[in-house]
Amino acid sequence: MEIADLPVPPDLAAGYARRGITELYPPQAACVEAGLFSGKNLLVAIPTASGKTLVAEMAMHHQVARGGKCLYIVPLRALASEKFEEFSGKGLRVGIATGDFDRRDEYLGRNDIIVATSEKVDSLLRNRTPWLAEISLLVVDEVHLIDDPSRGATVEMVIAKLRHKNPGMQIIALSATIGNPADLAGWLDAELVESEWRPVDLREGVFFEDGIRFADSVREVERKSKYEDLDLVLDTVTEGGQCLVFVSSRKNAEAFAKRAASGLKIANPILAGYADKIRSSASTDMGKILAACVAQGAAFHHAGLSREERQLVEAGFREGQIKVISSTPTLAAGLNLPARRVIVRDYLRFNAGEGMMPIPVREYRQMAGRAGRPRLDPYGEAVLIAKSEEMVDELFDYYIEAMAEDVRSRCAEEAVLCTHILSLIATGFARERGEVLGFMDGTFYAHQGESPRALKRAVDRVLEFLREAEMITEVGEWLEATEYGSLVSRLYIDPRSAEVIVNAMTRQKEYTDIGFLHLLCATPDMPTLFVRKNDMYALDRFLADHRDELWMEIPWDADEGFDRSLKTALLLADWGDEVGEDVICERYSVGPGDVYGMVESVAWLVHASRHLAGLFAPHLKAPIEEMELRTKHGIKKELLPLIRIRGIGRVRARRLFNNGIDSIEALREAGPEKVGKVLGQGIAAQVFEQLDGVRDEIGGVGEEQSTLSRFG
DNA sequence: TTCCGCAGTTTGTAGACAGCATGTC
DNA sequence: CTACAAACTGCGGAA
Repeated sequence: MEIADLPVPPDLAAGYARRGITELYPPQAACVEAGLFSGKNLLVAIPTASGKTLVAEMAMHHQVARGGKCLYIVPLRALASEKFEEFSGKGLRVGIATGDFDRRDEYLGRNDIIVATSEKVDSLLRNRTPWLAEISLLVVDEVHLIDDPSRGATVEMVIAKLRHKNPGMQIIALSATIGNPADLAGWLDAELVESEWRPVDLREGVFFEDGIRFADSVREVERKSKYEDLDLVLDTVTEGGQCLVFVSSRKNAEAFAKRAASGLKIANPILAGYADKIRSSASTDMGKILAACVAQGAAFHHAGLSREERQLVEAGFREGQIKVISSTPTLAAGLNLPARRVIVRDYLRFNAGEGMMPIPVREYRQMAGRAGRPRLDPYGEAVLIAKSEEMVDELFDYYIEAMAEDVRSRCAEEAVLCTHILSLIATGFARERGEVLGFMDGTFYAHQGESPRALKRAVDRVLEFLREAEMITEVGEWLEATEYGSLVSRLYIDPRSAEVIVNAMTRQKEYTDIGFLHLLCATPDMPTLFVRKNDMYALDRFLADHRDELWMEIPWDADEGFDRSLKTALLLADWGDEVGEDVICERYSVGPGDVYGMVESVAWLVHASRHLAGLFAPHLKAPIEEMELRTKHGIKKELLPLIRIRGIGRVRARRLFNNGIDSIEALREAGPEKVGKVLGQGIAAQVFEQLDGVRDEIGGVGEEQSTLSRFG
């Protein structure tokens, strides 16, 4: 099927033609035949890299040409920016909305295409964003994530809410191959387009002893070492390809990268350049190890890496310099980083409470699908590693020839239901129990015919909880969100977190940093650190001295949840005490990426707490507001006045302070020359430009508005 | 005495969304 | 309560 014959804008078609795309892949053609351009809903269940994005893009351009507006939902921020870049510059106005990264937020609604994470869309719905009613085409990427226990319900509810709001809206759902696509298509009233077709041939096999067994052939692999995984990598690299190795833990990823580095021993100036960049920005041991590996053409990738480290590793691999990345599942679902050979080394993964469990077939497919770069590799290979002859057949049965798992709704799980039911009531989607149940009737859960009684019971328990917490109340025959409930819904925190926070705040008489942080860390919205055996001593010692500063009682026979929140709180307290990132990483055995993630999470909860304090504990508002700034910047109290100025962060503020400049006043007194000596002339000039502006503002606006006057 | 290899024992275990209001080194 | 690999420990033998 020729693109030129399709009802897409000529500019778009011309753009494709310039990139050599003139004809549709078979599954894409199937989408057109299924009614892509005639407003039909579609469920497109085809492998990664077989052109799903193009299908969506054509539909969006077609839609906009007819006066429509499109919303493209993705599960990850990184994916959002990837799609934003991809859709931009092709004649339409494109906007992006994620938690950390709002470009053109204010004018978001003016765009033709808006790319957003599912949580962000949910939040926009809760805040009654008007332009959502104008969406005429909804694209849901990776819709199989509906099955995710913690985040799946959000995807499902967002789809249900938008359909409820915009009955005529076209839906295009993009999915990996799943076991029950017809089921999902049925719920969406969608035509099903299913295919196994791929632009690059994918061979899946199992390695044992000295060869990869494919379904109909064997590929010999030279054994150079005692490590199967290493030999598999060397085999591909000597052939001119790159490898991705998926392993089960960070430690494994690092260990393998070291092994691969000494096995590859590549050395060239470009790699040395990457290694230098990583080394110079890295203050942690992990960063140094990474740099040493990269210098020899290998790297590891997991969530402990800083943004910069991640970017450098990804860039080096894309460029073809880094030959192998060993990775935890970060790379499986995230960015588009294909390699000729994918080695799924660890197909067992630790699950809390269950021990080592085989990873799902869908996840194996996700990783295997990364094999083979379109137009660059002659083929892609996905290899599992067997430990025994019998395992070869087992792995073939369990993964390569297996059906993908069914997707199941996760809506009825009480923990997530809680937040979604509150939002239904707070935004007026449902005004009484019957309407809540009626709305839930339009979900995938109900469509799947899973026990309606279980759902009803769960809904009743949730309503009871929300009523008891006074987040909802009865007004006549209607249910309404209280001010508290509506705030919790808009803040987008788990109602259970809000309860934990509010209960402690109303009981507590004295504010302490560690007490407050510990409280937030004990909340279900906060990710917590793993407690190792040798942490116990330090935690006990801290408790011995500071038990009375905590807001939450710690029973002597506390389970590990308390330890985890305490350890996490201590990390965050260190962060607020300007303890260096390297020291924190070492002390808590985490990477810079973890610190960043935890600071981000707690900053969000501190922010929410400030609003909650405004309602329930006004006396805590001031200290919490102070804490909000301190966590955000990672500074001690004494630097608060200084970071008010644009261009001054934790490092420059500290430098000023140590030079005796501790306030706005002191800055003025010191004058541009002295400040210039401390910070450099350029920045000093910038600072004083602002100081003059600020003075005018204070005069005009008055005490209340000016935070500057309060701190300075 | 020191070093090495081996076998048995202990230890630790993936990821990442959301608010708000603008700018780190 | 599940399972695995890396890190650690202790032992014996060689240098």
